[in-house]
Amino acid sequence: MALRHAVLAALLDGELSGYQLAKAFDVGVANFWHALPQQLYAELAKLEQEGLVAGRRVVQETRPTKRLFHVTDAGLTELERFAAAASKPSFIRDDLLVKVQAADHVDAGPLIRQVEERAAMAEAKIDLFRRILRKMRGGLGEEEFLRAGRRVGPYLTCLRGLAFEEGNRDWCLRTAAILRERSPAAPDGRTAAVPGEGIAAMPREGTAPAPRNPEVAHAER
Amino acid sequence: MALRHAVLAALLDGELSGYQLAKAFDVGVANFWHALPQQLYAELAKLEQEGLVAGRRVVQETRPTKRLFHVTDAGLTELERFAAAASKPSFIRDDLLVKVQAADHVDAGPLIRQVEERAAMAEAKIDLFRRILRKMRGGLGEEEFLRAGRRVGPYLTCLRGLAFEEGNRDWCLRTAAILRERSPAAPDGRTAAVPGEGIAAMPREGTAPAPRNPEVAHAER
DNA sequence: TGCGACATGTAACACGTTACATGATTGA
DNA sequence: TCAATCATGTAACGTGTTACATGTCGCA
Repeated sequence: MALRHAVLAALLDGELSGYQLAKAFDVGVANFWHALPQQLYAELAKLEQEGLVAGRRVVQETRPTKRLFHVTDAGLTELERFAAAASKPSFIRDDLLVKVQAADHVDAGPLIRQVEERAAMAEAKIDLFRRILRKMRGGLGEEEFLRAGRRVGPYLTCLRGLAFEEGNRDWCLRTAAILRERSPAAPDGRTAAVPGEGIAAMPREGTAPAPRNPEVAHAER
Repeated sequence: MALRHAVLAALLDGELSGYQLAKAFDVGVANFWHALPQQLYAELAKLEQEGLVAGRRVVQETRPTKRLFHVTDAGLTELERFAAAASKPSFIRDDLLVKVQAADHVDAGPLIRQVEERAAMAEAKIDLFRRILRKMRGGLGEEEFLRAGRRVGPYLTCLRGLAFEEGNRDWCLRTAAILRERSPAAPDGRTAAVPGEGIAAMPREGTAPAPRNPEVAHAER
């Protein structure tokens, strides 16, 4: 139940239409949450029903009529409540990491290509985030802005997004280099996978005296 | 539809029971995917029905009987297919970032506490990941292991997890410091929120000549 | 003439989370 | 004796994703 709060937080910087929100929550600039347009239109409708946001119809000359939403007092109260409640830990969930986990058992060619593609995407986001940050702090230096600027929330989340993408890029480049080096085959060609034997997955150290498995009998199926 | 592939990838390092898988996918060590036990038991059942994994019943002396699963040939083929298909981009989705985005409008006290708590959690994961990495590479140095080791997939994903948590910790510590400095109030007490006026959210630069909003009339509601 | 941006949704489905349910063994 | 670990699930619910639906305007 945090999409609603993400929407409220995004609307703190002024009125936005569903369409504008959708852009902000889209691939490009979602540094603190991501959502599809459909989710946002649905959530805005719910939030309006509950009185947490209010919309204002704006008729335009050339463009379709739109509705600009802003946070109500009740909405602010709800955000306040949410901010004070405990946060749940966040997890990585990434297709590409699943593939790299299996790297020793699958064709390296397509994997390397995907990792490099991801590095390029990260680079593009890094550029974007840097531009956004520059714009947000105006003429000021970063330290100065963070000390004295009026609104630092979005700046801080953007910094997290920037660091995340830098980490992404660095890891992707290194991973690609390693996988390439380990693939004797063509620069982007296919490779024979090295089977490799079983190392117990994710050993948790310091957790009790390793329960030696007392296997006695085993019937298949 | 990637949980199934995450399960297949996790089972590449040898047979695991549902319970063991659940631990690997749990908070502690989920460097490439996260899932709850219920999801895993359900997914294992589906995967077995489809013949992508096979289970072997193991009767134990003192512990309840368990089933150890391994990837079948069909499962490997499916993983191979998955690895070659395009990956979807991954997004951040984090409660805490939503709260920081709203930092200028909510009580700073609880927020700071949460950010610091998160930093400590990140630190704990960093320690864990470092121990796991050391164990995986055995006596070898990192570069050496990555060049010549048998199975580097899990090592690489763990490196990503490590970098992610380091980024998390650094950002949390810096953010906490900044929020503290901006809060004139007690070290962990409550603070008057500075209202701050609207800066347009997430400006996308270089995107066409900024469509000046030709608002003409506006009726409320 | 056709494509992309603007602007807003509905419906079906897949996926993830929370709550519930059971039962033996080991160590504090 | 109480909590944690081992071991496996079901059911209900909430959230996210994919596909579909509609219509205008400006630009190439």
